[in-house]
Amino acid sequence: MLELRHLKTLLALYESGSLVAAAERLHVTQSALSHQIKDLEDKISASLFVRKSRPLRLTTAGYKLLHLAQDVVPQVKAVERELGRLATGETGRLHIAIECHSCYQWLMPTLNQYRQHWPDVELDLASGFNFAPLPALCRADLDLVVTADPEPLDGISYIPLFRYESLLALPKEHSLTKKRFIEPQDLASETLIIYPVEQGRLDIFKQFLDLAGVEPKAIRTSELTLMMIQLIASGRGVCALPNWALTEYLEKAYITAKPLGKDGVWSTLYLAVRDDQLNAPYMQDFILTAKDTCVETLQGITLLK
Amino acid sequence: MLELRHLKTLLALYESGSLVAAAERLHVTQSALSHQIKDLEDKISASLFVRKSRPLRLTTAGYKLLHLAQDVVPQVKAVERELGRLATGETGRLHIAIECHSCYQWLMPTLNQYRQHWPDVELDLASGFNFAPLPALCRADLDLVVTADPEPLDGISYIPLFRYESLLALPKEHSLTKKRFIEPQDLASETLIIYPVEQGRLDIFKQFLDLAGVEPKAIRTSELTLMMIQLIASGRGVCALPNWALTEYLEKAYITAKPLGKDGVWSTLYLAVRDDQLNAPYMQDFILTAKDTCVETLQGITLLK
DNA sequence: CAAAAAAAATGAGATTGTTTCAAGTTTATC
DNA sequence: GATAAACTTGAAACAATCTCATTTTTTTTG
Repeated sequence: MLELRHLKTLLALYESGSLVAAAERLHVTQSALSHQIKDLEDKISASLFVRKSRPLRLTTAGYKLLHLAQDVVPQVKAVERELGRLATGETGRLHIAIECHSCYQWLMPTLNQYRQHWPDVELDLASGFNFAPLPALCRADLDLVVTADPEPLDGISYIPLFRYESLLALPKEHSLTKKRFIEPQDLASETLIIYPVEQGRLDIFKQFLDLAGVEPKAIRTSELTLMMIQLIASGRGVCALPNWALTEYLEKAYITAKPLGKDGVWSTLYLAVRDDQLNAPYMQDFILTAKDTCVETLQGITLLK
Repeated sequence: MLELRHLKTLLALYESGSLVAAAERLHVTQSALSHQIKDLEDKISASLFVRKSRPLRLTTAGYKLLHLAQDVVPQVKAVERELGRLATGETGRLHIAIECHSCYQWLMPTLNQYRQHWPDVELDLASGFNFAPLPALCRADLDLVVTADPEPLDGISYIPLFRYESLLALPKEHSLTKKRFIEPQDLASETLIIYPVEQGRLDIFKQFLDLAGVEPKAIRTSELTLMMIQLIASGRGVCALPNWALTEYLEKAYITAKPLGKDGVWSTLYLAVRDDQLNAPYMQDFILTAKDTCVETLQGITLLK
């Protein structure tokens, strides 16, 4: 019944002091306004302003509406502007999930830098083990997924960030440290520590053990990389981790690490993005920032050969 | 562009979780809503909710609009309800002006009692000497005028409150106190104290002196009744005042008073009301309250004969 | 105070926007 | 993979809002 149009009219009427002026302001004819006001007055069965008076005076009803308009119209305009910026990609939402659980090294600097450039983009970072981020990305529950397993999905693009090698982390004095590289059957007598996800999603199974049909002696899980390192250092298992996630601990000589197989197990880390957001400026800039940060963060690390 | 309709739709959509349910809530077909949303989405060039999901999920743009709606729609509804009450006369504005400057005796009790019954009516009481309240009433600057001079005006009705007699207040030992009543020429040698208004609006001129073509020796003005009484008591003039305004001072024997002419000068005090407000419940009740209070307040007073 | 100018109201027709109906498509469910 | 429910789409009916042309009212000015 009551519409924003009416409130805008009240504002224009009050601020300009006459129908003619208000009509000009609103880019309609004076007749249109006259009709509009008459209709509104009929609907609320009260007049809105005293006609025989210049500048025009509002009635009680008119003032009530004016006050409402003064409250509401600016709010609405603000949201309209925000929607405009949303549509042109000047701002947006960036709900991120990481499938790779040692990404904080380069993701945190990325987010910090990005936040400065895009203070209005709604940033959120989720990392859980028990949900599939890619379907959530399709459903628009998420906007960006960091993953090493790109599944071909409709409307999803994958942007490669960098290649990395999965290394087997071992206690310093372990017998396998004598070998130049690890062979699948070496693990048949070891306890393998993994993140609590299905084995099919782990490089060490997909690209190494499964190919040789070997299973480790035992499997235990841990959610935290630091915890894994401690378990390894105390001889309670071994673990495959990305080279860059190990650098810190290798340099401090807490543990050692060896390639998996003669050529090593290599993967690529991707950013998965929905196509409808791919070209938005705020998304493109995130991708660039992430790539830059990866290069910076990773260039100094020890890459075992 | 954006309209309240759209905001209401967003609310219904969010609260009901589906187009069908929202359509039912809004009493339109689901098709109408579909069109409406599509139009809106085209206009803001962004989608509002993710379709492939039940219950439906809003996008960032959708949420922005939802939050706006949650803010704005209740405000608008509140004002609509208020306008409804205004229209039916359940509430309103009562800006009152008094032309008669000794009315507080009965007006204050009236206002106090009225306020309890109509807490939402916007009460205001103005009393100035230098403006004409009746034109202001016509212009809707005022809603009610207490006056003893009803001018026939279009759209104004006068409700008689009570009749009163104008008495000439005199010092206790004045020579005129020996007379049963005052004659016009008695005043030719007296200083007359009046409220600072044009003489044409005062009973003592209109109904007494002017008829006889007599002018007082001198005229001085005072804005306060109490001040007038003091001037009179100290022998510095005489003054015509309504009987009920004098009661208190006569009883305390500060002054005396005599009728003007053999039959006295009588007037009627009226409430002037614009016709468009006359039948509003809040106005009718004010009129009744005022009449009652007048009867109560005035019944105990000494009416000189 | 009357004439002129400005402002506002009015009515009819044109235009635009909104709704419904009917039929299609997609998505969810068993 | 069939069925039902939810949603989309296009065309036509319907309703609203606007403009144009004109009249009425109010204000200004000579």
